[in-house]
Amino acid sequence: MNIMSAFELSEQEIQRRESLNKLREMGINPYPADLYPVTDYATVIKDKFEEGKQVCLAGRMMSQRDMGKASFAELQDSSGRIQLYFNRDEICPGEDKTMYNQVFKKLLDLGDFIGVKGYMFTTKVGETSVHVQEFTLLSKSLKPLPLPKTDAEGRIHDAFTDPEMRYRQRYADLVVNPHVKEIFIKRTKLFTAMRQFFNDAGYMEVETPVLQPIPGGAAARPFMTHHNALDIPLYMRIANELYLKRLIVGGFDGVYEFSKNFRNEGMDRTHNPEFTAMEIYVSYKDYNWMMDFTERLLEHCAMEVNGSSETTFGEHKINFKAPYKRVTMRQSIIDFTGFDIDGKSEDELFNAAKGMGIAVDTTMGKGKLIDEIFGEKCEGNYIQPTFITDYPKEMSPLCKEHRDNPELTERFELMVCGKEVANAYSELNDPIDQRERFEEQVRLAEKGDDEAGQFIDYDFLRSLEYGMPPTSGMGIGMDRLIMYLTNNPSIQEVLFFPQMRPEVHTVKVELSDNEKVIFDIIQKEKTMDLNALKMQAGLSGKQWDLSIKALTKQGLLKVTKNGDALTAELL
RNA sequence: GAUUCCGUAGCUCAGCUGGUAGAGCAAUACACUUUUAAUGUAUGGGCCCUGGGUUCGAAUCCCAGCGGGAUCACCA
Repeated sequence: MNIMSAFELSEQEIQRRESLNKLREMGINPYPADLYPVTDYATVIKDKFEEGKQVCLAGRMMSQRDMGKASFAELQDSSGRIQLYFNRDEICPGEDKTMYNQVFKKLLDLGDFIGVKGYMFTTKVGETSVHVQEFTLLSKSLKPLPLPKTDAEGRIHDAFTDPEMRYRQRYADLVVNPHVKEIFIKRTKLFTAMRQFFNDAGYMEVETPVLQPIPGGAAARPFMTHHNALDIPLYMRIANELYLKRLIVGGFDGVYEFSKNFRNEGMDRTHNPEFTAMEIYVSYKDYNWMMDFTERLLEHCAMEVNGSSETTFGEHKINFKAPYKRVTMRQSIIDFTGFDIDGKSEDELFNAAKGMGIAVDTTMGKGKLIDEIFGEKCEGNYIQPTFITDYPKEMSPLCKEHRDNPELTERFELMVCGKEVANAYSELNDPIDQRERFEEQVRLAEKGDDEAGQFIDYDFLRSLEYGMPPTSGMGIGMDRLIMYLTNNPSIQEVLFFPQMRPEVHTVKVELSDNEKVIFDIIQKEKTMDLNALKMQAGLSGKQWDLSIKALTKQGLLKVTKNGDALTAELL
């Protein structure tokens, strides 16, 4: 054991390494290569209990209760936990009791992976357990898990709750917090349910580029990278919309993609730099059809994930049962402010918004002003799933103009708990109109509207010129949806590895300047009075204290006490 | 980006108006052949986030930094 590792490892980590070495000395490989013939799972054999049934299972040992010549332990596998019963004379039928006394009781630690063979039985107290006849160490754990305990009333003690540690060490979080694992199982169920729904409808899952020469389909700051061979800049996608539409041009009836998108913007409890959107495009449909489709989809997903269309989010009970209310944006604003935006000029909208106490400025166009009013006064009121329809044209450069009103678009957003969950259009397929809308966006961007797109994707326009059938498209924020379905207010809870600032490791190897000062003085004297040394060093009280402690700890210096006199001695 | 709270043993947390650190669980040792937050006895374990300052003396007070949480701002 050298000094360095003594500094880095805790007492328990050192002990576990020593156990590891002892096991090796006994000829037990702590990391065997051979497969373990698992035939059973903890919760399955508990639920379908058969007295005396032979079982073989593997997992982590999560608790140990030593009763002398018998012991109880708990094994945790992917399905859950089951109690194990170890009896010394059955584990070790002969004279040699090493496997029980040494290996099981001393050298195994909580968190170790073991395999056990034995038979099912029920203890006196009524706990279904495995009577172990043979156990095998499958993998040694060198770091103690942050292990919570659950008492008789089901209360959890010493829960591993620190969000920073849970996110940075998600592997440990998943081992000790079963409810966290449950969130991610539901997340995968959601994806499966959606795939199934789309596939049953006859639509095709596709993959489109993550590295894009022009980051289109949304307005957001992209992550930039560089391709060396081509010597060109590339962008991580902020959306996949324009590529999926190209595929509709190519003749597919319906295409969808679960798209990891990347946006170089702020992070908070609802935003992560990379997140997952699902987008689907179906030809010969419009946004009215898409509303029917979306509400059926979400009802199906809620049922598959939670077994019910109802779910709880914070203080709200949400019901995803179709159909959902449909409200135009105009009507919504009338409902909550009494103001009718229809036919109003930019000035009238500006004054109306200002009158409502909304922070406005002169760069805002009609669309932006309407959006602000809606966002401030209406959005938050829609708790149950509600479609808000017919958005102003200016805000929706990829959306078809409304069939009855040229100032509006055929767009809807699905609001749940006052937040947007889905966004859909009757897709704009007029290539000339699309070109003009892109050019308008560039003008807005040049004027300083940082929400407008700065790039024109001419290849996309070319594809539209070949002709795109009438199409409706819809996007869902998957992270946000799973937050609702699992009652989590934070996106970090539904991502395995949310983005975090990297950990910094500062390993102090050399002596600090202050420590050197003290060390240099005492090196000449070998031993001297502690107070004299302090005087000579001329350090502040805190610096002195820290430095002398550090030197003592590193074994370079020793302080001895004789009566009142303190003496420092060089070692 | 702003405000605010937090950072102490492997984990969860105490630590008062400044006097060189405590508990429970976990660990180590011993006892115990159906326990289950097992129990009993004993023992070990701390860069008190980092750096600076005030002070005879700082985990504690002050300043700065780092990391995290919450709220707000931003967010097609």
